[in-house]
Amino acid sequence: MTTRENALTQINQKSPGHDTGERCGECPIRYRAVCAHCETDELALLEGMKFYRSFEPGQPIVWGGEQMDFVGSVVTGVAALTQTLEDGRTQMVGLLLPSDFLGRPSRDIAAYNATAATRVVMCCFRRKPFEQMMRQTPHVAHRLLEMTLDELDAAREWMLLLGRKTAREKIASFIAIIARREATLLKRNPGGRMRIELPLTREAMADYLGLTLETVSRQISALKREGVIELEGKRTIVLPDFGRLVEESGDDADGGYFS
Amino acid sequence: MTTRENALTQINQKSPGHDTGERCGECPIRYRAVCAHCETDELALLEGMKFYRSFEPGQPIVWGGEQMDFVGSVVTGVAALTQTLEDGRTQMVGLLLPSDFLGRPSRDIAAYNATAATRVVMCCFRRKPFEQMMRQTPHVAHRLLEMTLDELDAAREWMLLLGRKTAREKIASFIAIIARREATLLKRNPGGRMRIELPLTREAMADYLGLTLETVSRQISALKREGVIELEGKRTIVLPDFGRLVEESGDDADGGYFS
DNA sequence: CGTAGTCTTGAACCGCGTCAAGCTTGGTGG
DNA sequence: CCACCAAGCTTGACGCGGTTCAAGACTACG
Repeated sequence: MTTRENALTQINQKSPGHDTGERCGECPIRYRAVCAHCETDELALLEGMKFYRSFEPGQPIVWGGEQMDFVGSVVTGVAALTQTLEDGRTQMVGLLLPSDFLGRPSRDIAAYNATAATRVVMCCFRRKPFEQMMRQTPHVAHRLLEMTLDELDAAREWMLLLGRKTAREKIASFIAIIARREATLLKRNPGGRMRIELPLTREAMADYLGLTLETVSRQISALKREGVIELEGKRTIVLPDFGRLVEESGDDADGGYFS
Repeated sequence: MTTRENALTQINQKSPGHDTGERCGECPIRYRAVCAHCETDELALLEGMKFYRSFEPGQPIVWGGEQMDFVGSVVTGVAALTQTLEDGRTQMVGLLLPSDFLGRPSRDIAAYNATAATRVVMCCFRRKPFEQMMRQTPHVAHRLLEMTLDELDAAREWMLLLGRKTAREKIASFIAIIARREATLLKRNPGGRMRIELPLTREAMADYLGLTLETVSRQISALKREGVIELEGKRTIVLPDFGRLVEESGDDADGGYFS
């Protein structure tokens, strides 16, 4: 069981679906979320407007076009933002990991669908008080600006992937992104052999990458056949050589994935 | 000659490449740029740190990875942000129109290449004083947050296009986007017959859409052959029926292009 | 009149989507 | 314990949309 899942189970046991007064001080995303730079008095303010909600895999968090009376952070798990065309073609446009922010202040209508990809716990803030706080404490607004700019950078990297990479490069890039993120979370170096867990089904990966799930499956098989990756079950991947994977991704060696 | 080009020529005549103390009050993007909500005293502050620069079509504005000692707004013209893979494949990741902002506060290394697509005039602010002003006047930071969120929305719409639309839909979408923007600038209704000017070469359109320039050319020819669009020369398009174009774009009727 | 930049058009190829079948795994009930 | 089923995944055969390569047209500019 991963550390992520551990944290999640704890929280779920303590707060079965509604506000139970979690202390922000013990929050696993305390120093990465919107509240990163908040002092104790501001945390107190936040605790007054916050509540936890959890979602099962596949369950909708908000539906595009609907009223959204809260904003909030992903505490544990992974959520996906998706857009769809009339005829049902869908494209993922955001992948929310722990500490990422959902919702746009000063707009109460959700612009996209948000769905839980794994089990998700969110720390939600009631919209009105949160907006007011943003007006009064500049550094919360400033932190949100920073996070939004990071998201924009990620979106642009993603656009390069969608517009110009081959199916094989897309798959390699995706695995590399997930690997880097797990590495920064777990403070491991991406040097040696690493084991990572894919948080998405093949279909969700296809929606992320602008492919079909058949192509995703075939390319994963190909990378496995050629020894770039190894599989343990369907969802966990072992990387014997991270550098080799990056070569297959089409990026230059230290391609711009911070965060 | 379009209104855009008119404004541009005026400014170029007045300020041949460096600060000549343009008054912000007369600025064509006064109420749409970062400075939108600034009062007269704040404008005075901005005038002290600003200078104009102009760029010829094709000329680089900043190069990804380089030091960038200014940030600023596009006053007239169109600039493109692009990313490239090692082997030369390039993807446009941002299209900057008048009032759009270039550069990221609190990061002095440019993340992308920015190139002038047409002749461009930029209102630049020296980085240091601008960052300091942002810290002191919250509503500038707030305006920047709003603009960044709008950019993120646009990027996500774009991701749907790149990942899931056919070549034909991509072309139709692009023309529709340009048409909507010209309509809001010129305050015309997108109902009747409208004439629009493409600000990009076929190659730049291809980089925008994740296609080759041949495919762009072919699809434009196809749309013309079928009467969806008419051509006057290579770069100006007449739309006999805007609704028809939108049908071809794959979006639902009032697809989310605000801005 | 010639040349360079931009655009168009054609023909052949191929990567990925489509359609279809079968496999693997975990859960449920007899 | 095994039979059954559904969800997720894999694999194959085939066709199409878009790329690639190549030739030529249009326009601006010397």
